[in-house]
Amino acid sequence: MSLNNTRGSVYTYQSSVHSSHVLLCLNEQRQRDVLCDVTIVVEDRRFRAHRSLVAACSDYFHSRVTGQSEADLVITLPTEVTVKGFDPLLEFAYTAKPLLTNEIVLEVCSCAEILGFHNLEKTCFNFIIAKFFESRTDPQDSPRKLCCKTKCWKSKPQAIQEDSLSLNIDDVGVEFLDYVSQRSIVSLPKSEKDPSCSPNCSERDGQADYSSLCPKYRKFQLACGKDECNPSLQDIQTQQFLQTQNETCNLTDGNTDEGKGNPTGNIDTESKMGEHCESETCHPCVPHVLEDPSVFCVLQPSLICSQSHGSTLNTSDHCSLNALEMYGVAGSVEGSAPESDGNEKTIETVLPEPSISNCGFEVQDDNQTACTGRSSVEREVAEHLAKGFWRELNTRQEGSFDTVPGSLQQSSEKTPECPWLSISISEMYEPRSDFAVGATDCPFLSNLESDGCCGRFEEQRTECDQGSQQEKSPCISSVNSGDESDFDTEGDSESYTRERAREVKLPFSVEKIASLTRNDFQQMLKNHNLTQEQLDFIHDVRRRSKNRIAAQRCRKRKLDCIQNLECEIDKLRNEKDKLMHEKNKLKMSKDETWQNLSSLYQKVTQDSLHLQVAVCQVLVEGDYRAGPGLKAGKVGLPAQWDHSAFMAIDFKATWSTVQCSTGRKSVSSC
DNA sequence: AAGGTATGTCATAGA
DNA sequence: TTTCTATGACATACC
Repeated sequence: MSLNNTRGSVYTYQSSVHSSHVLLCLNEQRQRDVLCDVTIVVEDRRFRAHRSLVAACSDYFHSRVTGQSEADLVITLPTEVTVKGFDPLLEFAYTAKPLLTNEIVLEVCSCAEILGFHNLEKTCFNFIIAKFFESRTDPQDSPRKLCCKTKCWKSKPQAIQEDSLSLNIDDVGVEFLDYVSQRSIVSLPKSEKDPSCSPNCSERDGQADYSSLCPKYRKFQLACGKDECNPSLQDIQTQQFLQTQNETCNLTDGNTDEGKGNPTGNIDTESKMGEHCESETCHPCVPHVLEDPSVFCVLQPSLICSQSHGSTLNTSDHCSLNALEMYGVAGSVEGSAPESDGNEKTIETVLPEPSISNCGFEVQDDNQTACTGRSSVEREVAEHLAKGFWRELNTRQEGSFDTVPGSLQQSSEKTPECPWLSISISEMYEPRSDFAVGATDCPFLSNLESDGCCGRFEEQRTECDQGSQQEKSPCISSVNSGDESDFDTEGDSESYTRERAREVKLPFSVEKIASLTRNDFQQMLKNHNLTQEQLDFIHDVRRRSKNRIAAQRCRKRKLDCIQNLECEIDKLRNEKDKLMHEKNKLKMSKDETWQNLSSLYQKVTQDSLHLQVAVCQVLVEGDYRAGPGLKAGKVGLPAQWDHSAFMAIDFKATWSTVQCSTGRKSVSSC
């Protein structure tokens, strides 16, 4: 789209829709008055247009056009509609490229309202009005869909990117594109029709086009591929997450004070996300005040951190992990960032790194990559174990672990379970050079000092024990249970595994077996002199653990697939309804055409009969010398009959017929 | 008690 | 060959 201001600055957003040949062709046709079937009269000017297009763009035209069968419909617009306001609207309808200046924007806005030019978004006008009439721009004044914006940051021209104003213009552009894609009667390629919020902008960059599928199905399709560091998958996952957040977000602007969060300290991640949202600008990961990606990248973790600081680990935190998993985001329970005081007591749930990349900022932390470069499966194992960790904590607290000197000693010395819970947020986003220092204990932490972590974790546990949310806390529930019989199947299995681990005198923790990478795992086996029984047990544990996670993934995929298929079915049903409707319309049209043809045929045959009768009269009267010189008019034929038509008649045949049927009598009696 | 659901495990195929 | 992953099938616990 283009925006002109009085100073002559022109900001251009060349939309993909605009590039559509179809629209261009239509516009050309309009200018050449080809196939135009409606005349729109505004004040003293007449505009030619295609009625189906204007009907698709405007409620007013839709109501005026519907049911009108005149070949050339003339619509006179209300006097409130001016040429000044209507002209750009019509232009926009054909080009998706309105030309607005501050002199006409109000008029265009008013005309759009009168004519029901839906989706000429309020946001657009709000922005434009604000832009033209205010000295400064407050981003909060123009509610935006940041998730859309971030996508377009990626794809828009560089020139636009560099213009701070263009960010806002872009938003407007997105709205326009949405409008066009929704309203255009022409069928555009998917990639062109969905320029904004599609969770898979990256797909338009040459990847498989799943855009016709439901989001979940896209996710499934992509999930079927390798998801390791697959940006598109991450995008999709995150987009789904954001979408869901978007749906659940109904908080009003101005309540983003993280400190207010929750007086009980029971911070729910979803609520926290909501706190980042505005009523119309719902984006959980991008604070709306931030325009600068780099600022965002630094601030985002801290924003989330700040909400979690001081909160105890509780069910909400725990659940938020599940919520993240539900969204298909490989979220993880993270230990607190090692801040300067080193006394962090919180376990925080943070958005995973994909949310960053999804926001349009290519933030690539090598160390992070190194850390998260583990397979998604491994991460999932870690998460899974993190969840199960509370149970283990309970077990240990109840003393069951105290009977395993080796294990206990190791956990106090090396804290094998703790570190991988403790990837700090700052580490996720800030390069660290000490990666792999002391990393052998944790494939996912690798860069925290175990002691500090463990110390913090003990504190967390203490807080957990003392917390007011005991009934909700996973660890407290375990504490309260205090009974091995309270274990579910998994617990039973785990306790059995631990029992076995004790029996075989396993020199390291069970969790380690499952969470280590293949290489690390094999290295560890090499480092220990293990008996066959131990080896069998270890491999069994590892196999079962991996398979457990795999089964969970598999089931999740299945569910997704079912949902996607249901979604597909709905879509196909809608399509079928539409096609049936179309078919009925075409059938009616065909019937109408057939009727017209019939009446025409009847008319023609009637005239032909008249002609034959006239000819026969001539012939019967003995003037059978019809030749080229005979004029239709001389025998009383209808005036519209010309010579060629008359000469086309087979006079001989006609004459014979007449002779036969009349016995050479006058045909006037026929 | 029966049926549905969730989860873990095993067997197997394929990468 | 070994390991990993996905998935069908089965068992078990729970509601």
